[in-house]
Amino acid sequence: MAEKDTVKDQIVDAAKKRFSHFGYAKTTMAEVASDCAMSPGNLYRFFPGKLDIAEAIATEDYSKHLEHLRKIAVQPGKDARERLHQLLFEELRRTYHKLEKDPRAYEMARVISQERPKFANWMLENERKILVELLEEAERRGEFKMDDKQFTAEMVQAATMKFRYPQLWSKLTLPKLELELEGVMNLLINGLCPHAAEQRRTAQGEAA
Amino acid sequence: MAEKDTVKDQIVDAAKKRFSHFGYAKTTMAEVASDCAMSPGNLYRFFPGKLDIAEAIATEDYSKHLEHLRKIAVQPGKDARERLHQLLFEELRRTYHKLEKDPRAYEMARVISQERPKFANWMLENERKILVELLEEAERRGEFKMDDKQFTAEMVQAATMKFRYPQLWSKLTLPKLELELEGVMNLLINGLCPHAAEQRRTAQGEAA
DNA sequence: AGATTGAACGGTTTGTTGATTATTCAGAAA
DNA sequence: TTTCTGAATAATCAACAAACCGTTCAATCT
Repeated sequence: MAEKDTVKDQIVDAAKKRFSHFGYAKTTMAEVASDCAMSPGNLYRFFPGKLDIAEAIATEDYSKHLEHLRKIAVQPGKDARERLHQLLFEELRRTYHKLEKDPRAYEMARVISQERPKFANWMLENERKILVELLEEAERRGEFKMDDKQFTAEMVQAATMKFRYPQLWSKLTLPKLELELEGVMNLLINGLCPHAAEQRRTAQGEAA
Repeated sequence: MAEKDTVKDQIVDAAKKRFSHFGYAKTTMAEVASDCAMSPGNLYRFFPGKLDIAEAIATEDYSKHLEHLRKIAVQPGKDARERLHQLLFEELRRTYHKLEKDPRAYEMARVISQERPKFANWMLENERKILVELLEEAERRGEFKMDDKQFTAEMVQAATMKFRYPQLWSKLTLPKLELELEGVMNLLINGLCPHAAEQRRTAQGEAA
């Protein structure tokens, strides 16, 4: 049924327009159906429910973002620190801008994360995979050093949790948040223990 | 007016009983007043409002906790890593147990933090002061190394933010949370860069 | 048969009304 | 005067009804 995909796409398209214009809560299934010139009941042949349409939209959008992140993570000519830096900053900026410029999209993300914790978890996992790749390569090049890459990636995510949840920002501006992220990153990379800071530069030299 | 303090204490005592027994929302000013054998209106000679009574209770309780933390921070015979470890774990455990065993107290904390963001900020600041002291002493002993102690303390708090907000725990058990906190702490102290791990042990030796 | 409809069902939200309660304040009591 | 009261006020909450909307499915169409 190649047609089915087209219809699904049509539904997703219509819903995308409605959701971004009026918000998730304010658009009804009847409206989406009418935009597709079909009855409300017929939507359920293509999606289990309203939330699943939203999830499809979010997945599509998020996949693009993920690809973007992956590109950053494997950027040649930059050392691991720089790539990790850009990776985390990109996530912060995306969240911040979604919140500021696109409250509708943010509402949708909030609803989905709330009703489908699995989805939020899936996003974290995907980003973690990228992190793991970055960390593995960094260790191969001698830039970073760690025992368990998977666990370390989880810890990096735990330590940067604050920058993923706008509820924790309490009216902080983006520059202030960036300053904080910068500081946390430096701590994560260099640690508190005194040690030769030149090692970093050496590793960077090898990488180039 | 030495009497005023006594009356304030009496009010706080009565409110404490009511709040912990029935919860903040479910106790009325009239009840508290009646427990103190006075009229509701008279309470307002001693407190600006209901929330301020709760704040007084929370402040009293929190001050004890702070003192406890301060003792941990200056514990002799332990190196900075160990004291920082205990400090952060103590906070995690306190939050966790309040949530589990004393939902009333947790409700109150939630309401206060919500309505009085200043108060939540004040708590963070106080804990940060302790952190700064710990960091300063650790640097003096050569255990840690950093530029700006104040800023570093803020970053340590930012990186451990996840462990302060039960909303972010998503049904994680205490052992799992402790494992994560352990991991984040190791990252913060040792960093990702490869460096001589023995330096830590050396510093510990000097401290003993 | 398979695809589609749209009325019907049940859960949720919304709007309204009537308490309940925090807070105030004019005056009583000390 | 200073301290306190308790009725008055205004804001919030609870309960109930009506409307709405996501979802289902028996009936209709192709």
